[in-house]
Amino acid sequence: MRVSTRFSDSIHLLAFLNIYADQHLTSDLIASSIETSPVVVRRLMGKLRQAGLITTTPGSAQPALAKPLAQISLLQIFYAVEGDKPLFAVDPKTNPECIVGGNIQTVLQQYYQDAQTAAEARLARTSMQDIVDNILVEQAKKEALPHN
Amino acid sequence: MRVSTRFSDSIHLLAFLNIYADQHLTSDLIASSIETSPVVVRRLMGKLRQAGLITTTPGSAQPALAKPLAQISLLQIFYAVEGDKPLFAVDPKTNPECIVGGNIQTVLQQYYQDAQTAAEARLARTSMQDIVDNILVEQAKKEALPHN
DNA sequence: CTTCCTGTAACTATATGAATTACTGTGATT
DNA sequence: AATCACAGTAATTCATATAGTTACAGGAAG
Repeated sequence: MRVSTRFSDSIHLLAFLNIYADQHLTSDLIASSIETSPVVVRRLMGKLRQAGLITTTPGSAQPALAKPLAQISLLQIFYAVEGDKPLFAVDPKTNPECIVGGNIQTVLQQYYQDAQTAAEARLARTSMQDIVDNILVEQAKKEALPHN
Repeated sequence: MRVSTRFSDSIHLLAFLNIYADQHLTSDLIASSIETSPVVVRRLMGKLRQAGLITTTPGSAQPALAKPLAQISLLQIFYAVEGDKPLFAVDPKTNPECIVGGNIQTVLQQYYQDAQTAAEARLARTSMQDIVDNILVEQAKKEALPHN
């Protein structure tokens, strides 16, 4: 498949709302930063709003973070936009007549869940505050270099 | 995209090679357990052979594990068949003129890598021996139940 | 030399995600 | 209240990753 950039783009979007909070935040402006279409941005905002991470006003360009940066973890964002898809997929259709085919799902389920939980624990430990801080640090590094 | 079951099916395949080592292991037989086509099985075996996990003989149905079960970790299998794809995708195309768009990739890269490494560490800790043991335990549980 | 099988390439079918088009309805401005 | 800017969302199209299928060359084993 085409690999999903929803998670990545959502983090981008939330950082943008914070850093450019003083601007007129239309879906068009946000889309120009992510380099996607305004409709995609509005769809992402829909998911993030449902998850309680942002607030929006129909008809008016004033999306805003619903909580402080430090209280929004990458895991919350991940669940908001990709929450239904496991990281590792178990083949759902195997031959139940076979010792392997009849039991593999049950067995893999546990180990896959363990691995996913390990990754999620990491995502839970990182907040949008960390992301924004790092973005600003990277930007400062660039500006410290001589310009040509 | 359609979600990949290569990893899952490869674990299935390796377990099958061990448990049914005494059978005539044609790609057709293996395919009937995974409920896929023989060509898909041969393609998976190709990857697993390249990764040094199994040995095969062209023209002859005798695939076999290249090492003991305990020395094959889930991580090795994952790399063999999905190794090129990161678990979390960074949107590669964002507006470099923007503070967020110009730095988000660099920042996400680190955090995504951390999360992926955490998951991989888990996969590295589990071997095909664990998988096969668990499959046999599950099977024994079923056989202990009264049959109708 | 015939049969069974692997290894692959080429093609088709299907699923997911993103982009596009189009529309409804809200809010702000005059 | 009329108009304009914009959010929200459905429906469609387009692109791409995977799996399934067909086809065939070549090895193994009787």
